[in-house]
Amino acid sequence: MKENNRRSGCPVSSSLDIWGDKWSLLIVRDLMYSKERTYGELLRSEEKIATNILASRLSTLEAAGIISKLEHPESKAKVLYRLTDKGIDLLPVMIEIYLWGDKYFELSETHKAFLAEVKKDKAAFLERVVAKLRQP
Amino acid sequence: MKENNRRSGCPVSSSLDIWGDKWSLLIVRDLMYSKERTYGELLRSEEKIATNILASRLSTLEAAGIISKLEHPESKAKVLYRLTDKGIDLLPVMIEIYLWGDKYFELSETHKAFLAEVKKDKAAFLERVVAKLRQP
DNA sequence: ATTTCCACTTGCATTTTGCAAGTAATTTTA
DNA sequence: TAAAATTACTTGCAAAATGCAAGTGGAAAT
Repeated sequence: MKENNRRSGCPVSSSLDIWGDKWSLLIVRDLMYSKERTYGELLRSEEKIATNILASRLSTLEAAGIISKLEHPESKAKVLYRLTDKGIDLLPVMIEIYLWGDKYFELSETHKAFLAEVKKDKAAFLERVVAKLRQP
Repeated sequence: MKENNRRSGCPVSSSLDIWGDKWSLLIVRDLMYSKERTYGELLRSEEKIATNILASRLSTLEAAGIISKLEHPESKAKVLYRLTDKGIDLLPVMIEIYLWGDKYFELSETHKAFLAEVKKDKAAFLERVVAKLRQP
């Protein structure tokens, strides 16, 4: 499962080739908040992604090994999406984006509370979330 | 200079609204490597951005307060671009992207050497680069 | 004075995005 | 148990963004 068609050998450029668009990291964000989500749950998230774009991004992210599909334990009509270890490894990137956003945007109380926790002890926060995401 | 038209109140989404595309962070990367670059230098960088896209991204990044334009000390025909403090604050995001890329892509010796330095002492590396970028 | 350099802009074809409406397989409801 | 609703998508088409190549206008070099 190799990544090719890279614009250059730069890891930033190669990363952006996979998830450098307006939507992919929002899907990753949602899967960091809740560990597992159905297609419909992802579709209903705040930013209102179009259904064809969601399908397209899920497919790209799965092909890149960042997310994986699972059977829903209660219904064959539903599908669960979840971060792989490679996807979970994006958490530090996500945290730094949050911290940058914290500095330069007006945030809701919910986000402020979330970020207070991150800032209190970044490493501990990371470990806690990673542990949650990895649990079966 | 307020940011509006945000898709949602989420700082990740708002960040992506500004620099969530395949090119913006590559411009930021170039400006982290060399502190100041002319339009032509940015144009000639490895990933071969199209000239109209470069102009468009520079304009968006400037409007967002991430980069600024400076007079070239030796020529009125040239323009220098440089990161603002807001742009320099993207360095932690960039570092984490590099580290993710280090784990999941094949890197050149140059990038490996660069990342060895980052991994040896992340905080020290950050401080060193920030100091360099801030100098007049 | 003329050519070259530099930072862009413009025009147009191609690709990606976004919206709305379908579809096929389940699951729920009457 | 047949019909209706849910779920995860796909399809078709218009609108927007991207990419390429060829300008353009001012500054610098020859």
